[in-house]
Amino acid sequence: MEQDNSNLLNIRLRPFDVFRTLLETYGPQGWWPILRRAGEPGFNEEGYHPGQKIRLTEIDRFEIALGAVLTQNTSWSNVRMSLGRLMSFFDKKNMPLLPEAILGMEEAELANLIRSSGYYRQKARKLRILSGFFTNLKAVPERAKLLKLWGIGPETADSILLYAWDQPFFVIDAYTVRIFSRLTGISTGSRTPSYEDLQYYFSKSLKKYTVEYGEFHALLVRHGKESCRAGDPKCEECSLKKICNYVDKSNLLR
DNA sequence: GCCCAGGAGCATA
DNA sequence: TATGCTCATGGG
Repeated sequence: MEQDNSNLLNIRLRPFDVFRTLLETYGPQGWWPILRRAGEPGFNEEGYHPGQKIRLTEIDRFEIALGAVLTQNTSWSNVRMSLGRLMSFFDKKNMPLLPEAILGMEEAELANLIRSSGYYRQKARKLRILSGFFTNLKAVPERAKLLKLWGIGPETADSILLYAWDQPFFVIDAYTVRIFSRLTGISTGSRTPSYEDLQYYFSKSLKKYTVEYGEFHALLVRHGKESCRAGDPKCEECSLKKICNYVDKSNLLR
C-alpha cells in the first residue's frame, strides 16, 4: 500500500531554505560528538568535530550507537556523564568500550553506571541487546533489522545509520517536529504526521549528501535548544522569524 | 516546586 | 488505529 505524503509535500516551506539559514546562523555543528576522541586534533573538548570529515573506527561507531540509545528523551549533558563513566570503568580494566565489554557485565552493574541518563534500567537492557546485535555485525546494518531490536525505534535507528555509517536517513526528532510545526502550522500532539511522512518531506528537499543530513539535524537541535524552545521561544532573535507562522502568544499578552 | 530533555514499548479500547 | 501510561535522572 502506497503512503499518502501529499499533504506534507504541499507545504510551501522548503526544508532546504531552513537549513541554509540555520547554517548561516550557527555554522557547522560537527556531529555526532565522540567523547572518546575529545581534545584530539579536529575535535573540541566535548568531542564535536565541526568542519572535519572524520574517519570512524569500530569503537567510534559503537560509541555513537550507545549514545543514540542513551539520549532517548534525555538531554545530552546527562548522556555525556554516562558515557564518561562507562569509559573510565573500562579504562581501569584496560578494555576498549566494545560490545563484548558491555555483554561481559551484569545488567544491574551496567544500569548503575548509566544512571545519569535516566530510564537507566530500561536503557541497560537496551544497551545489552544492541551490543548483542553489534557483536556479529559484518557490514552496514539494515534499518529493518535495527528496528526489530527491542529499544530501537525509527529515530535511534536513523541516528545510528546516519552518524555511525554515513547512510542517508534523515533523523526526525522532537525538535524537528516542534520547529516545523511552528514554521508551517502542521498539527502536533496526537495529530503529528507520521515519522515516515516527515522523513519523506525532508528527504525530498535535500540532496543525498549525508553531511547535509547530519548537519541539518544537528542545527535543528541547536535551534530548538537555544531559540525555538518549548516553554519560552525567543522569537525576537530567531533567524527564521521572517518565514515563520508561529504567533508567540505570551508576547502578545504583554 | 515546576518544566524540559537529541524516544520507545506496551496495555487497553 | 489511537490514545494513555510507564520509564527516571539532572539542569534551568
